[in-house]
Amino acid sequence: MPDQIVVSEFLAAQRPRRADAARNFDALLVAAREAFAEHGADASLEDIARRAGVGIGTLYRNFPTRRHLFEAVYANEVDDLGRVAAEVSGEPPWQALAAWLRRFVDYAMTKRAIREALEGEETDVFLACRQSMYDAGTPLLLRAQEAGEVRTDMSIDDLLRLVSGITSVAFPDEEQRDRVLGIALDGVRTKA
Amino acid sequence: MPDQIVVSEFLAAQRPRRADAARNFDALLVAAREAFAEHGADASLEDIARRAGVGIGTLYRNFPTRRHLFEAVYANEVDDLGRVAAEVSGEPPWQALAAWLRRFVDYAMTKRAIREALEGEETDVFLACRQSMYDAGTPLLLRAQEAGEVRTDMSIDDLLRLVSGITSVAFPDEEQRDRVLGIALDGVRTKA
DNA sequence: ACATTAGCGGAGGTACCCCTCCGGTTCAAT
DNA sequence: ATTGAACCGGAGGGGTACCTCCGCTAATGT
Repeated sequence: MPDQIVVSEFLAAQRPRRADAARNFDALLVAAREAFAEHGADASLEDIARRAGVGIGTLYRNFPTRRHLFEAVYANEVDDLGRVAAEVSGEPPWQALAAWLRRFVDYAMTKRAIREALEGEETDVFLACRQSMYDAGTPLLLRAQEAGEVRTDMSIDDLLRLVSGITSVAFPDEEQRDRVLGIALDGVRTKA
Repeated sequence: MPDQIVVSEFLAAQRPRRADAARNFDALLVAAREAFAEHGADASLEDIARRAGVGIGTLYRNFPTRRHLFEAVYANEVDDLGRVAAEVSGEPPWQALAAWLRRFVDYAMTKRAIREALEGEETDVFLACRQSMYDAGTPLLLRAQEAGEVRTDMSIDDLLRLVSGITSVAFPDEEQRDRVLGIALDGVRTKA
């Protein structure tokens, strides 16, 4: 929980103080999330500016580099994941973990972003975000393992990569995605 | 087994008859496989021609469209999968299925290609290839299910999407990928 | 050996994208 | 209301990719 706040604070510090500038900043983040979700990490920046109803110059002023923009969007998503982890932490061990993972799968943008972030270069922001994700998930995993509900021969890293795989595959319908996720999670649980 | 032959015959029919032309055709396929593996389905065609040591015109003569080229490479991979299915069919039900799936994961090129093929538009060639993949895997799955080793509430489609997810995620080392695949496959097996 | 013709390669037109730069506009503080 | 600073938009230069077209090269069959 402490780390996520750092991430969003980092983002908030970037946000311009003037009203119109702040509006544009937000619009850019929204447009970028959409575009990245659709076309992956190399969506057209000019297209993003267009979607945001903003000149290309404004985009570059706020985010000097494609990576700056991508990282900003990514940080936002990761932040949400941390919040969800806190929300579900009241539930029983296995339910909490499963609920968190299901939310993990739901993030539309994150689908591509997380995959590409897990592979790609190791910027410090990416590392921080990944760490933040791990920090959010680790307690949930540990608790489920201590309760004897999850096999102990796997790490949070294994778990997230497994789930992010399912996340990044296209499914005809979400019902099937959920079924397949359930099957994978059965592999994660200890045999009865 | 019958379908895969159709696929490769389809490909063989495209292959030019003159010696130099056939060489170029093959070089293009090899270069394309590499390029697609590296950069995904929208690798640069000019780069592919360069890698193959061939003019861009030659590429376009053999493959009028990016999709033609992509489909050709893809068909090749799928073809191999069918062959592997035949190879492993002698082993015990579960081992055969698991071995086939592990080979499925190994195809470097296929990693990106299969993912993008599963989502993307439904060309008839893609449909044929997918069908061919299903035809190769279905007997293995059915046999394992009849032997009581695999849960019966999942289809070959579920299975391939699950595995192709793991396929499309980056892992620091192949050992981890194999471990995670093993966990997923544990979810596929019936509980002892 | 030679004619025929399939096949070759790359120049070049078009389109898009990246990113910089700066004249004009709008905010906010007085 | 005024004014200075912050901010805006998009024109434009450089790059790359796509794809067509056609003069040249070399494989094939006799």
